[in-house]
Order: sequence, then structure tokens, then C-alpha cells
Amino acid sequence: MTQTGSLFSDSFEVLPGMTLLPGYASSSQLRPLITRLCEASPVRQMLTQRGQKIQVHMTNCGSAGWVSDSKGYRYTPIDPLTGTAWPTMPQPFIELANRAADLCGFPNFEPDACLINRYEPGLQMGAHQDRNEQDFTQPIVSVSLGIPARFFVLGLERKGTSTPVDLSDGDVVVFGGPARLVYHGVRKLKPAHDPIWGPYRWNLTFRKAM
DNA sequence: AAGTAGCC
DNA sequence: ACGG
Repeated sequence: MTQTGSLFSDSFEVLPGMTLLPGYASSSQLRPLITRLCEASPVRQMLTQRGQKIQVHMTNCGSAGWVSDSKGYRYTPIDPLTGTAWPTMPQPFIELANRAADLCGFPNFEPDACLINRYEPGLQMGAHQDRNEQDFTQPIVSVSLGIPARFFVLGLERKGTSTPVDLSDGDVVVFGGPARLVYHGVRKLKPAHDPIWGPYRWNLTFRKAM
């Protein structure tokens, strides 16, 4: 049930430290921004340290961007594809992430990195932790756009029973505190079409990386 | 291992 | 379950 009047009316606590804000983000507002960002730094498939392709196509905006290659996972100020800085994070992105975090009990969130992931039907993302950031007191804000997906959450170890969370266009998940380092991933997407995004799911993940 | 294979 |  809703706990206080300051929470978004439809918020739902998935587990301690993880809150779902259904329909909190606006695809019609965000689409032109994402289109422009991807013209500057296109989505691309990154490689794991062992040389395997990450299925999802990724790019970033902000003063730091998450990358994976033969040297491992890390944040860089430069896009290795373009050789120049990642695009500046649009102010509407910062405000969306800051307000969502505030609603969920994480005031003054100032993201410096936004990982932009593009999924298509048939793709998944295996269980992982977001642990390449400097300050684990800062939450993660995840925005789902386009076709639906089933998100899953484990605990602090990459094993055991998962909690499923079905995510639709505009849904925002905030996780921090006791949930900051939980393993999570995305189940294989079913074929679908969205009026704004076509056959894609986009996910924006806001972090305080540095 | 932010992946893939393979068995149940 | 996996390899270096």
C-alpha cells in the first residue's frame, strides 16, 4: 500500500530499497532527446572481458559512460567509438531521475552517467550487479520505454529465487540502500510493437558513477 | 558470466 | 556449469 502522501500515487515496493513508479516517464517527451543523443554517439554492441558480445546495443550520455571491453567494465569520459566526450546529459533526463529518486527516499540524486540500452525481441540481459560506481549510497534509476519486458531481481548473490517485475512503457524503477547491489536482469523479450518506439525497448539507467 | 551451452 |  502507499505509505505516505509524498509518494507517487501508484508506487509499489518490489523489495526493501526497490520501488516501481508505474508510468512515471513520458515517451513522447523523451524520444526526440534519445534520437538526438544516438546521432551523436550511436548505440553499439560492447564486448565482455572474455570477448563475448553483450546482446543489447548501448550508448551513454553524461560526463561518464559505462563501457565494457577486453579490459573489463568501467566508466570513461570519452566514447571509444567516436573518440570524443559522451553527449551532455539533457536537463529533462536529470530532472526525471532526480524527481523519481526523491519520491523513493533518495533526495538530492545528481546523476553524472546515463547508460542507454536498446533491446529488441529475442534479446535478454543476464543477471548482473551495478557495482562499477564510486558511491553505493547513491541509487540507480531505471526508465523503461517502448515494448514491455520482464525484469527479474535476485539478492546479493547471483543465485537463488528471482522476483519478477513486469515493466511497460514509462515505468521507472529506483533501487538503492539495501537493494543497491542486488543482482538483476531482463528476460528474453517477446515480439511486440510500440506506437512510438516500434519493435524496441529502450532503457535509461541513471547513476552517480564518479 | 551485462554470455553461452547443455541437461533435466 | 563453465576457465585461466
